[in-house]
Amino acid sequence: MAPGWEAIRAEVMNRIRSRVWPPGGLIPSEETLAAEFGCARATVNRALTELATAGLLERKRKAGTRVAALPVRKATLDIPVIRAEVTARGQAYSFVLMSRDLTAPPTGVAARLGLASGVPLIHLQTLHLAGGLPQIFEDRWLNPAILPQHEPDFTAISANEWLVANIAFSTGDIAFSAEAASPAEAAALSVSPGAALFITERCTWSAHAPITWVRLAHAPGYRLQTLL
Amino acid sequence: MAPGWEAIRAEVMNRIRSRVWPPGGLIPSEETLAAEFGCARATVNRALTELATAGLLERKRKAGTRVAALPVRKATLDIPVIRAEVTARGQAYSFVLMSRDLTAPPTGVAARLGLASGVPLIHLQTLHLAGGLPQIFEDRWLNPAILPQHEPDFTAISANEWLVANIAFSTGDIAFSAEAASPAEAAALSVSPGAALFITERCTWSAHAPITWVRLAHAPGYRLQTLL
DNA sequence: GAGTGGTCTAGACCACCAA
DNA sequence: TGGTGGTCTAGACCACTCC
Repeated sequence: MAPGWEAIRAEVMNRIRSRVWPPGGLIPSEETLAAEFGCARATVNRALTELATAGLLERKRKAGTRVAALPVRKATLDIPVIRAEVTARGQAYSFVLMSRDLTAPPTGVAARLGLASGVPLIHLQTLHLAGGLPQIFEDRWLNPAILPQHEPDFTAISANEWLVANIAFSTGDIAFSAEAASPAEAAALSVSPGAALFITERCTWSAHAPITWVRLAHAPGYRLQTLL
Repeated sequence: MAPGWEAIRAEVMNRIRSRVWPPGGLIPSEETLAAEFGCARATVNRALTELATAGLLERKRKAGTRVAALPVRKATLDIPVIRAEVTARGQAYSFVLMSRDLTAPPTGVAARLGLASGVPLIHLQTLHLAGGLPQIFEDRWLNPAILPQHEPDFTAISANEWLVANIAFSTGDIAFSAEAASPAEAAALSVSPGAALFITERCTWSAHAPITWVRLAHAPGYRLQTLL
């Protein structure tokens, strides 16, 4: 008699697909639906909340719930640690720290981190290898203020893994793009300059202090893949 | 006295970050936490369920709740309809259907869709423009079996929008990569051949029939961005 | 002001599964 | 088999926002 919230979600999806509730249209209130389905309002709420999170419904207090006119598909990407990504493919992982400096970053990087330009940051350039072949060229700027007094040995543990293990839980943003390989990137990755590279750019902050800005240039052939 | 579920989520995140609850470690049961926080178990459940969905916790009946050993960052991408993406930037959207054929797709495409090679599909090539400038070159293979008897006029409505409006609720996958512009893509997008292009490749199915395979080549400068 | 969604409660039953 | 998470209920209060 009383369907579960997943059954209600399925039924609502059916009514949207079959145009019983057309795009942009108002659907009955939670209370009405609860009466129709013979369940508690909280159960209807659980189903509708999930559909709203998925982008199929738009909900507003007092205004009610509408079917999204243009349903925005949402895809969830997993951003694994590089080592895990490589070993999951059955390849041996290694990395080489190519350079370490303490210097002021380009103004663009400083701006993205919310720092005044001129503040020196630790600049690390690292090459990640899979099965001995260059896989990712990493260009990272790291806020020295978040490091312990004795700086970790980034030739022994990659900055990424040290951060994951020691500075967990940051907010930030991530962007993906395609760019032509710069001479430095081309040399590091053993490709010709101008080759199309997949670029991942990440920027992370802890509570109030910026942590790191990092740009990963992936060797040709890289694909970022997920279920829709 | 009784914190909301978001406050509980924040507190749990703090305990994970501060290693009060170390990676891989078991955390107290919902009942215990509810008593500690002075709220109902359902409220704790709401918070923990969300953190599990986000990949920070792993929950199993009887076994309890553990802090994820390797916190896999998850990023949620919005995949908007192209028109919405362009108009959201305040630019005028238009598109041009450059070609339409009924022919057998390359074996790679047929395989991805789970079709025998040799089955003819509708092949559409479309150029999407923003403010009159080429933005995306779309190469699409469409299963004619899912179309109504009278094929929609894809010069009037883009295939993407027709599908969203008429074949809702499909599953599928999506992949992103960087590739050098082919001569055809270079000509359509007004870039030099070999330029680095951001590629989106999507494959969708309805209940049992394949729907479409589509490859979008984005003009240089495109960035796919999201919060982490 | 009134209707709607957002959240919380105290309790309950069930499904799962490690011990 | 007992402990744990997953879900549901009936009711309640609040926050928002449209009218």
